[in-house]
Amino acid sequence: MSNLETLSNVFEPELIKEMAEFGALQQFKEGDLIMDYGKYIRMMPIVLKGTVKVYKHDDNGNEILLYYLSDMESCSMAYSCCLEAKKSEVKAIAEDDVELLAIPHHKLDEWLCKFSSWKNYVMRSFNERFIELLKSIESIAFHKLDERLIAYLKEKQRLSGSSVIKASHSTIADELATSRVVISRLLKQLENDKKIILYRNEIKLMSGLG
Amino acid sequence: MSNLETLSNVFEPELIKEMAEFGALQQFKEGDLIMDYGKYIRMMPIVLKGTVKVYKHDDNGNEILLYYLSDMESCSMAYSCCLEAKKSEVKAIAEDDVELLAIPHHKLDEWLCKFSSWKNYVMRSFNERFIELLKSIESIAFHKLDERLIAYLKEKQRLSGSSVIKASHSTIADELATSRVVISRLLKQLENDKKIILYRNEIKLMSGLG
DNA sequence: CCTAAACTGTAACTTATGTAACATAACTAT
DNA sequence: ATAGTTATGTTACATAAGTTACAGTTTAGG
Repeated sequence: MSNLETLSNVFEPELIKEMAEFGALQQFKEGDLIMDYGKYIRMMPIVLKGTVKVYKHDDNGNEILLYYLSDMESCSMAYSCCLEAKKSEVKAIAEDDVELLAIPHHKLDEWLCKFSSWKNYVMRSFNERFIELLKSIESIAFHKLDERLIAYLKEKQRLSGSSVIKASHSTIADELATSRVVISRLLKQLENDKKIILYRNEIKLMSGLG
Repeated sequence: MSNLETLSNVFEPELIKEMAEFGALQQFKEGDLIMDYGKYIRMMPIVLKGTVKVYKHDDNGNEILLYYLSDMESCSMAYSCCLEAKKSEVKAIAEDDVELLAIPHHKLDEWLCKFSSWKNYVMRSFNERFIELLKSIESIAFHKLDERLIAYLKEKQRLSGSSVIKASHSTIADELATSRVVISRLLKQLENDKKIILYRNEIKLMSGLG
């Protein structure tokens, strides 16, 4: 498993061996539902390949993108949830083709004291996820939609490595929890400002973007 | 230390003994700054008495209340931060008179494998804090200010046990990251709807509130 | 090829929120 | 008591964002 080799940069050999033995490799295609609201969590996922989008919703059908998970990242909420058999507060969707290593919950606990590299990884993950959530709060609470839109486009650029973003206006609107018309309006403004160029299902980011 | 006795409902006796030996009791008065942005975190606090307000800011002077910590709760961000000697992303203020037990970082780590009650507590705390942050995001992203204001008032009621909230309009505005005029306007509307009664520095919640 | 669906552009309007300005009331300290 | 400070009420206006409606364009599927 070539993707498993990435793990060796982070974890000690014995842990890798246990991971290969007890972890389950899972494949997802673009758009696949990896985790849904209210489902019980029994595994902790580590992203080996691709990007995962994590969402939060409320009871009135609103939904917003919280953050992305990519190489070697994992959702710490899954960790603390599955130790206590809690239901998921979030939804996870494959942004592109995704490969996960799913660790069963009893191993999470066992490894914590057995492998210090695991404990460090878990704690670092917790911290990263907190910081992502705080960034999300900062974005929503303090920035207007045009700034959030720019940040969103740049994050997509960073993750995909391409300055051509493939997404429809209505997809973007959904992820920023607003309406398509509003996004079209702001995108058109950005285009008028020569910061982007709009095509159907594609947005080309120019160097002048923030 | 009578407040330390609360701990015995959660932790095993040997751990309590170590807590008493290595933990530091800290007292704060209403309004005291317990933790500030950018400071290094060396201890993990457990709230023994009172209520702590936790804030997030950005570089432009904006600030917003994230959540409250009360009896036996602790800030998990402190935990994952101080294991890696990170700087604080948040600020903490004493809402009233507060007593904390501060656990030095090397003990956090040591206890994790030594006392299962500690590990469970830490994991539960992580999970609770994630859920609080998600609630905060839900509130900001999906609810209008009038609903957020009502939720804010009811949370204050819950924590203080009193239906008379002591706070000025401008304090409330600061915590909800808006302006005083807006809060005054909304409060006046709530008063007209017979949901609250306004006094100077006090707001009385009526039974008709959401 | 043709139709339905998806995507985008745009106008007109409403509403929530932010901002500035100012008046009055209540409390505090000397 | 008086002066200064803090808290509140209120008006008027600006702007961001949400909503509805509709037209034109591109794509996908039969």
